[in-house]
Amino acid sequence: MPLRKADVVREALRFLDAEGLDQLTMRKLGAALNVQGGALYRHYPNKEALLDAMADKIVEGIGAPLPGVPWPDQVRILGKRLRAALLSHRDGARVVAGTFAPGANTIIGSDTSVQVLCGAGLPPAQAGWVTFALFYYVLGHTIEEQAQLRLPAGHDWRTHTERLDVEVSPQYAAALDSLTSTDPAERFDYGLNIFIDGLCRLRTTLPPQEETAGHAAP
Amino acid sequence: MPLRKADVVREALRFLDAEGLDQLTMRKLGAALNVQGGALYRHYPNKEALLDAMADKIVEGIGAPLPGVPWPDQVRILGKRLRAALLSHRDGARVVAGTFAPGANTIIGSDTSVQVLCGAGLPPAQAGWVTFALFYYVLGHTIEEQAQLRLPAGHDWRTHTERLDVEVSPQYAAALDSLTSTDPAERFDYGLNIFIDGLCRLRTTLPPQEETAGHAAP
DNA sequence: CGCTGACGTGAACAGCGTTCACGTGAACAG
DNA sequence: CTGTTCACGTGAACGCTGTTCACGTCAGCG
Repeated sequence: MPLRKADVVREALRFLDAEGLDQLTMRKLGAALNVQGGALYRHYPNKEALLDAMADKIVEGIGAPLPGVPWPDQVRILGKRLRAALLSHRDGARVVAGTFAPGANTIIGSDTSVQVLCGAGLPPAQAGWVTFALFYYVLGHTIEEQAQLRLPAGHDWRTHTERLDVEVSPQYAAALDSLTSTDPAERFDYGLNIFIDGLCRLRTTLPPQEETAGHAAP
Repeated sequence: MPLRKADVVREALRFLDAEGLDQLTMRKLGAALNVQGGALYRHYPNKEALLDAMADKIVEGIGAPLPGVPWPDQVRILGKRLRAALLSHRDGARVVAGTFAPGANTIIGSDTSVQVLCGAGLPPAQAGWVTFALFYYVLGHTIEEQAQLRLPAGHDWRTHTERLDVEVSPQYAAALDSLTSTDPAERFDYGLNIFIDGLCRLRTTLPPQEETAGHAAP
């Protein structure tokens, strides 16, 4: 039974969960598939293509149909879906962030987001900008979240600020403490809500013809 | 005249501008300094430490004192400062994003941001979260901005969506078109304003004791 | 049966970050 | 001035990486 592309990417994601992105090597992945490293090039032209396929598998289902709730809640759902998808595999956020060429599932997901925002009254161009902004936020937050997950225990911010001789304000110290002591999901929701609130406020200040424009071209 | 740490990082940034991050190699950087590659390890324990130093040099000045304007404008200035700093060197955003240990200038910058937000009435913890959210947005936006900068000419989104057989909505197509046709600075400001608007709205809904706490510590 | 083509092998190549025994030359002590 | 020290740089190596390629091997098909 020969290897298929799907087998390779499935085992690659299993290896990712077990060993992490830094350990993911063509030779090691080959060994996990009882195959020589070079054999993988029969299925993917290079490692980047394999990582792209992994990234697209990670974000699978992100653009699934949304429940019929008000659009701010739909945006919230999209953001949470993306975060959950990235968290579902070790280093998932880093894998997706390293992808340059968007895969099918990424396209479907951002298409969904653009349509939600257009339905909310945004022009398509701005809907695209907002979609990417949301994407950056989720990606950045989750990368840091997963980085903190695999940190040596007593290695928090004080290790840095003491070595560098910078004076930090008491507020900053408190802020850094809260980064390690509070639930990441709470921090995530907080930032997401700020962004969505900004969107709501934007919509109320849109020129009226944008609000009611269904018949004319913008 | 022996090499100093500052010489190494200065030449590294020059090399970065000339050749890009992918070409930055210990051997090549050594050659640019008329030195063998291994000699650099007398000054930096490894490449990551050198990249950290480069990143901190790139974001230098980001936390400089702010003009006495309303706090939303101060936040806007901080965001624009960061973007400008990242854009000032080729692949600057990628270099900074790859840094895990924050350098002195990064700390000073985020401290400034936290203090501005605390002055606006946010609790320190939330000020920290917001600071990081802002950081993610600027970083993500600028990474993509710089990636698009060095793209082969006729290589836009249609190359991908045609190869993958995904159906995209006309709104999505329009959104993607606008990503390549509009000024990146305009897109950046748009997202930044949404975020700041969300912050303003958040502040108006803060519990009163947070609002009126001006007589205690600022 | 004979052929074809996909799949895997194992060795190689160039390049990477990193290390190390070894020179070398300036700075400093007596 | 001499002797020592030590930071700096050399050049070769190590182990690892992604990637390539000539070569087997074997299933499927005319």
